[in-house]
Amino acid sequence: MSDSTDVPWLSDDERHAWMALTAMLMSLPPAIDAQLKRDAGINFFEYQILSSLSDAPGHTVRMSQLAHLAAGSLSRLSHAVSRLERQGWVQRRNVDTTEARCVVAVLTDAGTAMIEATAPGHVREARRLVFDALTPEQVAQLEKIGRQLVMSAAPHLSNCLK
Amino acid sequence: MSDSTDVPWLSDDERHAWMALTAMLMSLPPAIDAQLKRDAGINFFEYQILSSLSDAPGHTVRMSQLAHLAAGSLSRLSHAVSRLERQGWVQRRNVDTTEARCVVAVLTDAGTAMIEATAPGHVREARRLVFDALTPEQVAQLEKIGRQLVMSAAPHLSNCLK
DNA sequence: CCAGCGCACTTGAACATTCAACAAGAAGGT
DNA sequence: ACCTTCTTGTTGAATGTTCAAGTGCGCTGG
Repeated sequence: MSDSTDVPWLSDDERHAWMALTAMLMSLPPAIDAQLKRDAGINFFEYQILSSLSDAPGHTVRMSQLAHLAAGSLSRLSHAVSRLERQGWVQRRNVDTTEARCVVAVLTDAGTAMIEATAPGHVREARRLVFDALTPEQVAQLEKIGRQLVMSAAPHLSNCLK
Repeated sequence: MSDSTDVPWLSDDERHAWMALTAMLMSLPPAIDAQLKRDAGINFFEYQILSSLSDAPGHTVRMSQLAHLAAGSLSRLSHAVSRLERQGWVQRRNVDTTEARCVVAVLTDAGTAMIEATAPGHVREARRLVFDALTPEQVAQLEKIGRQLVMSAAPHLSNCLK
């Protein structure tokens, strides 16, 4: 009845850490989005789609794989790719092999130009928001902590971190 | 031309840390939301509103202050409070003092019951997702890192961490 | 006193995300 | 061959968030 899963209250240290964590979860994504929205008219999720495509051989990735890489649901991805397609940055194609139900997304030349123009500003913002604010030691700690939390919150994503 | 703000690329260590961080930013909020949605029909933002109200003297907080505590825009808060009002958990009131333009939100009895019923499950999930996955030392590191990142991404919020 | 400005908050429309339903190809058993 | 079931992906409606006005109070300078 009073085993460990039934004694839920947090210690002071834990409460303070929880507050810092949640504040970070609420403030960092909007900050990242703001720069991308302002400078490139896309959000972070769309950036990750374009970026994953641009890293892939042939600038081509299957939808289901792309959903993993961008860490979103297939439905969310499908809507987002539709938006990117409307801008001319991505194209959907049916693979001509045996697997007829598979769809791949391909980065267009315009999309390549777009992501290459956008990346430096995004990286600069990442540096400003995160790396300028932390010591190298903290960066290492953050990576470890991040991996472990992803493992507990979304195990299926942790392979993408490699 | 090549001063430090113009050399934007990340080192390998930084890139790995960035990937772990973003994966965490994308996976933790949905995991927290999922539990609250399933067990209480609210999202994390609404939980924080109710929880902040329940911690406040008189179960009463001004809208603008509440927006800070819940780490959202005033507009987002206003919409969210409208939803909570529709459920009977919160009431808006004009303060009867001199400041006629100020609005406060008050937690109702139903709202109090609701948040008290919901808190244990939420805390249990916080423990499962975060504290069970980290050492006490990492929890301390996370708090420090979180504070510093909030400071750089949303300075106006860092006072709420105290 | 009143004109102008800023603050606190609300509102509605545009936009993004989730959710549940659907379509259609593959795979496996009978 | 046929039925079932799983996987892959799309779609539209419901929900939530952002963005750009808009309202109304209070303050300050002329």
